[in-house]
Amino acid sequence: MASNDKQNRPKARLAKGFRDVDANEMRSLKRMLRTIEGVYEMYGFEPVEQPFIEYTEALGKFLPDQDRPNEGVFSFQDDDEQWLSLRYDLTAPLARYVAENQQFLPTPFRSYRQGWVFRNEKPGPGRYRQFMQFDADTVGSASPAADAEVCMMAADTMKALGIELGQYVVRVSNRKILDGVMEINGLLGPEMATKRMIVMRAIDKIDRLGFDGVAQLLGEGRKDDSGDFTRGAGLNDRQISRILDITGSKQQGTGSKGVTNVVTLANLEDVVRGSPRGEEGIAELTQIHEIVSSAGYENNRIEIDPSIVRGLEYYTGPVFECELLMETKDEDGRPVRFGSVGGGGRYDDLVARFTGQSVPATGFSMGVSRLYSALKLLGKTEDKETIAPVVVLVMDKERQGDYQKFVQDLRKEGIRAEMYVGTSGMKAQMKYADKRGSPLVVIQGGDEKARGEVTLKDLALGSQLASGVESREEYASQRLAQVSVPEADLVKAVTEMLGRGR
RNA sequence: GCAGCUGUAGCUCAGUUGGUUAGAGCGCCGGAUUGUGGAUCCGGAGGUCGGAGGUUCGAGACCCCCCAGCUGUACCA
Repeated sequence: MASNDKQNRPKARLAKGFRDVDANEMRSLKRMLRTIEGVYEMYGFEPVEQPFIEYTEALGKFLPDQDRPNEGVFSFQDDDEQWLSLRYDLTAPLARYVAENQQFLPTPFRSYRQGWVFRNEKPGPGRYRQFMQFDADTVGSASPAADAEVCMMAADTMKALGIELGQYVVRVSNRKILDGVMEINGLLGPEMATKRMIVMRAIDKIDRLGFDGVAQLLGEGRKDDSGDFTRGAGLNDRQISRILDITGSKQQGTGSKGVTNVVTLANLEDVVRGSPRGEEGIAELTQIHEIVSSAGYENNRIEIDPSIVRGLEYYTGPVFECELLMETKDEDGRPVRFGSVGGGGRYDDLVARFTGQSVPATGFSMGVSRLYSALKLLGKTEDKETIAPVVVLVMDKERQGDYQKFVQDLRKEGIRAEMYVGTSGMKAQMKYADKRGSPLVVIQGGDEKARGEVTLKDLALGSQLASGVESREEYASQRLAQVSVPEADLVKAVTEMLGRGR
């Protein structure tokens, strides 16, 4: 069984881009998920659980001109040689679900789902190849009311997680506005698709690269600090400035700060004048604005921001992004900006891939893993709420039945408890309890048994007292922080001791 | 993919201009304490110096190639 051949032993190491989740994180992560779920349930969305794996064709991820799946998605072939893939988001599987079950589902269909998704990409700081999303979608409604609702729900989620007003904002824009500007710029045809993608990605980078960087990417290209050159869209100056104008629509003259959504919308009118598609986009944004503002969501919570485009191709109308605004320090004391923790938008053509008929849909995806690490850095995760179990030591192997009885009595009172199930001596059992973080141990050896008592030792208090001890004699002579009580009072005494420690 | 940086004990790292037998702290195991974790003291295990070649009397260190990791950047449906 065990290999003694050192050469052939596998190295115990985590696969690149993946991570283990320990008990503490697991608990607070679950708490966070319950909070989000509570908000979504309140809005009337229904839970749906779906598999991690779908047919690759259902995800739509084959490499162009090849019968092999796209790099970037984890894939393998089934017995029958069909390609299967791990899902890379929750939206594509939802589209499959709706297309497959359309006849049974109410329209509009409002659902939410949470789970792991996988991307076979280069991992980076805070970027993993497996991460969790929490997704909510309304399928079958073309109304901007559905978009507005999703935005409000995102804002409510932030609030429910303890993030204060002003520390987050949901930004909204509309792809149709960009389409309008593309139209004006003569970038509309299918042969311009690549250029349009470059333009969208460039705008998406505006918070990182600034105006100049984006302008370079729209023109010839940009060389970054590492000396790497990124080819640009090759637009002329006039086209570039028209596109950058969109992102500036939030400004109201120089030096103005809080710009209302109304002003932004008015500015946008000028940018897309002459493009019906652009004007349609503004009309939709206007409706969204009216709905959210009459529901009490002002632009400090839901803000129209034309610089939001989202990199994904499939969005057809409104797009959203939820951003955390505060800064904090990481473990090394460096400032961290959280940025986007979720996003979404309208994707009217996704279901049509399967059914041939266009089904309007809109949705929002929270990046759970990212949101979690943000909350953790902000100290909003409530670690350590669960206290470790009381450990009952096995002093006499013949009496494990008695020890189990202790443990069961404690459990009946709702106290986490366990009997030591290892095979080592008392010293090792104490170490075990210590490493475990147990609040106290229960000891009943021959001495206690003879007196009809149990000894309780408060580990935290003992540790505290021991740090003042200087000599070995002093240390050994004391039995710190322990008391003996009648066996019948075990549960009562443990309860008291636990209560004191809080 | 491109670029830069880094690979020495389980972890974090030191290792002089190339010079005997490669070190420290933490962790781990054992003892002081055969019924006591946490303080203190003593002892111990643990290393193909990322891999292969080369220069040299001599390489952990210098050169070349490869591999891995990190960071940035690109891609991210």
